[in-house]
Amino acid sequence: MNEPTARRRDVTVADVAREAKVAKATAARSLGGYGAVSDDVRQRVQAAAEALGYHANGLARSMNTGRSNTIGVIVGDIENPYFGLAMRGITDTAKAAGYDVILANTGEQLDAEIDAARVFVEKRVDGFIVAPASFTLTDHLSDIMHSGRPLVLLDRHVANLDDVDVIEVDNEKVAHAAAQHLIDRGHERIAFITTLELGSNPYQAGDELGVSSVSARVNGILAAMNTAGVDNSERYLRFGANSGSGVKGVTRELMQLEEPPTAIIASDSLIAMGVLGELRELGLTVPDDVSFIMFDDFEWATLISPALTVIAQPVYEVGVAAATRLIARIEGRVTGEPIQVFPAALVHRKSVAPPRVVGRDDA
Amino acid sequence: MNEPTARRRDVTVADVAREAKVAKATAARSLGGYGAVSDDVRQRVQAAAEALGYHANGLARSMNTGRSNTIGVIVGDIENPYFGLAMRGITDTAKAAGYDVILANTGEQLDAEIDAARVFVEKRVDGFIVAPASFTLTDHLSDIMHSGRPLVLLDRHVANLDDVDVIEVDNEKVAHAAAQHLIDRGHERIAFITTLELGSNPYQAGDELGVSSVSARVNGILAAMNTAGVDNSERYLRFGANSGSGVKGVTRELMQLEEPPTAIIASDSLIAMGVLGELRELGLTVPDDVSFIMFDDFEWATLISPALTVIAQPVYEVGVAAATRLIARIEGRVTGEPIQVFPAALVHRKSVAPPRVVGRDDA
DNA sequence: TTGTAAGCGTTATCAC
DNA sequence: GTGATAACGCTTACAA
Repeated sequence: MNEPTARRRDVTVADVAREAKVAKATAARSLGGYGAVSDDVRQRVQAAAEALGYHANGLARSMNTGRSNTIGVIVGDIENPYFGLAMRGITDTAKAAGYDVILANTGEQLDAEIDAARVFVEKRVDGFIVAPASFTLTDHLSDIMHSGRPLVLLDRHVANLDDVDVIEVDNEKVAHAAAQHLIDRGHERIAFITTLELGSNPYQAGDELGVSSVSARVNGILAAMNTAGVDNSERYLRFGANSGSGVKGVTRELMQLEEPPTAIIASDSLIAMGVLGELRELGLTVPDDVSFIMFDDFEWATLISPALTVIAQPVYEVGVAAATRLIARIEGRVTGEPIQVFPAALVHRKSVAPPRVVGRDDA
Repeated sequence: MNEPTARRRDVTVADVAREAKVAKATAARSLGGYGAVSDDVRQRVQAAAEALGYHANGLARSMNTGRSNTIGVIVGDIENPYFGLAMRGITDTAKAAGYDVILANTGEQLDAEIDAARVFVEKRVDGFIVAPASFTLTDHLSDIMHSGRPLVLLDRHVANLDDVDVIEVDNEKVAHAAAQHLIDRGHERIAFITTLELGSNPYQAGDELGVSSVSARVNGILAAMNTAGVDNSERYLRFGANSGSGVKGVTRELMQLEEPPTAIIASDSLIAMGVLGELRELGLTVPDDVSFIMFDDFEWATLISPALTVIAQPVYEVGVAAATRLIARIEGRVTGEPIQVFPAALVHRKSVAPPRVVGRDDA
């Protein structure tokens, strides 16, 4: 610990230049690694910088270059392992390309998202990755695009925003497959639980807070039900179940209906834990009393008994793709289609069985 | 979408001032909300700013004020739900106090941590929260402190860094309790598995990459074993088991020993999943064939059968405390003790039982 | 209250 | 190659 204790004012290029007895511009060229500098000067400057404990001021640098080498990421809930894993995909990719990451957590609140977008613009991030909280209220997103900063949407797309990059999975298709799987086992009363709100959809009027991934899943489920000739199937859809007690309350309410669902699809792993916990609380077992499918696949899903039938998404890859795409945009390289849809897969395990009482026409 | 499409150069205070027909400084005062401005001018400036689509340049602002309203967070693995939850505590607290958060993920690699520290200093963050990857290699951390920026250590402390703030849990105590619990059930062969390396400890020579939380846990376990008269107990300690197949390999190796452990303690939930998965693979059941305890408590631990006996840490609160403490330092308010130790609790569930063959002296 | 002018620490431009 | 000097967009004296 011999370094000179740098106090008060930071050491600047001017200080280094003086110490190395060269002009400020020369020192700057050497330190910044641009322009041409003689070996002799380079060494003197290097020595002076080290002696003084020089640290470049990134703010000043960014101010002239106009680039901050930073990307802003705005997600709904970093506690959700889905976003944790996607975030690792993003940070891994960003770091490899020389970018830093600023993170904002919105709690899926639109105003927090708007706020974060403004702050990030003020911080002059080079680009944005956003998992938008609303399908329709996207003025702040179009502001971002108008500001000339690249924007990549993660996990969800929005209405009325042309040519925006989107990285998402084929929610409708896989949700349809999941519902079909349940229908094939004889289920007609299938519940779907999410903490988010329903997006633009024929089945709801005020859709201001909706999210596309949710409406896609709902559409997939309802389409399958419809084809199977089941009607009034939307009665088991539950939105806005905030994590924790909210999910448990919704689960209880559902299972106490006169005609409770015979199968439940949970929209993410956090919800799944709440649902499964409450089912156990209610003395109900999976899949004997109720079948169960969850979105996302983490190893604990295979450790539970019964092992959970899940919808596996390439989460890390989605993060990587979002960051890759964003950085390509930032650096002026446009690659591939703006909308990139990853497949998700229904992984059959043991949490789905024919319903208890009716319709035991096993396929 | 009527906003004028701001192109090329950003709108500056000068532009707004010209539009509002006032001096640059006046417009700046009004926009920045400092100094005194007449209502008349305030309105004209406001109107001009909106018309032009002005967005403050935070970089320029930070450059004069010397403050960026940003805190840098450096963690080992954001994918680990522990850090995900702690991160939420940090971001929630930071946002409430008007701070943004920059995140760096090191993969527990020291060089990545050093790099991140340098970059964050260059970005002029107001303070640091770091979960250090090494107990002893901390020059970059003392550099941070010498630069005059507050630093709070999260989850782990380090050697040779005086007066640094630390927020951690009482790992040694709770690890001792966990081991004692196993010993009371008759276990003498207790394994401990972590992805990290062992910190400064009498039981290892080269401790450069060690982490204090790990050595504290090891010390707690070995102390309990020692008191119980068990020797050579360190033979079941496993460090540096990288997540995924690494953990599984270590688990297999342990269970294939001539004298395999009769109990396993996993150092976090990610490791626990790997261990439990491999145990099942090996056809071993918990707790009949081997007892099991994991650090961290997430709801899936209660959904598994048997429900997992765990060591519950106040993770979110640790994040909140770290951010709170850091912000207090940044703002010149020094509150409480530099080292804050939170309690952790052993939560008894069903994954611990007496060992199969020997020592069935149940307490 | 408002205006003028001088910084903040870089990079960029243009001579030499 | 190297050295002056002007930006970058804001805040902060200091006057008026």
